[in-house]
Amino acid sequence: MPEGPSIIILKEKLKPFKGKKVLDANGYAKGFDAGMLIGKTLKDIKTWGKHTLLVFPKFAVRVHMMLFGSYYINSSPKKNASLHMQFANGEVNFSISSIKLIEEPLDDVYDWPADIMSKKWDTQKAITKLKAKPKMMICDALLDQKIFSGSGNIIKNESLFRARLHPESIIGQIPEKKLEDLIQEVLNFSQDFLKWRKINQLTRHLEAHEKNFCPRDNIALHKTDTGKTKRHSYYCEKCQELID
DNA sequence: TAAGTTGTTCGGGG
DNA sequence: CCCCCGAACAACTT
Repeated sequence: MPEGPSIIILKEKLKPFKGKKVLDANGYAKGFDAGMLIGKTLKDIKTWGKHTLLVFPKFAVRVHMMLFGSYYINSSPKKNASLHMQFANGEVNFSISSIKLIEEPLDDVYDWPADIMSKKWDTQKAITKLKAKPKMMICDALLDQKIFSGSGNIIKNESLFRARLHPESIIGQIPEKKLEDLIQEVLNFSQDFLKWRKINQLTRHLEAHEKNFCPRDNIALHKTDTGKTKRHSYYCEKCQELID
């Protein structure tokens, strides 16, 4: 479930619980005592990339669904819930999620302009962060949450395909204009991801991720683990330029 | 049935 | 002290 656009959808689905009191709470997530939520009122729901932030009066709870996690609203996971919250008007469950208490002000903890789903996104800041890592492969940068918060493997592969850039390109060698183009593709694709995910049509619209053939050249796509992150990259050697 | 998956953190070794 | 790497974690689908 967990790339940025999916978290925006989750935020919408949590709206009915805004302003509601937690009647019961439990869960097996380690390092977090769900019982502390009982009797507290959920004031707001914020997001930062893949983080879902349940805002209570004096603290916030950070939910991160990692790689396999998911959520169940007014239904239950087949197995255990990392966090279960019961409200008068329904229940919220997270499975395989990291749950963490945040007691500091959120503005001190989060770099909002780094969130690819946020109106506060700042392209210039992203460019500056990229330039600070000239030897990094661009595929790794696209998974770096400090630079592209909310981006995951799907957004990485699709944005690189759209920008016609090879995943193993070295940041310091890529012209700034090309970096700007890539960032624009990240933003565009993330909005498309959100739109398609809402109507359950994401997979059919993907052009590179988990595909066998390049839709532009109709030749086989490479499927290789790339970069330090060693995640699957799908790319076309013909139309995605390697800049190194 | 076994493998694959939209991810991150931790600790050890060099 | 920094970087690199593997392990660990968990549920569900095909």
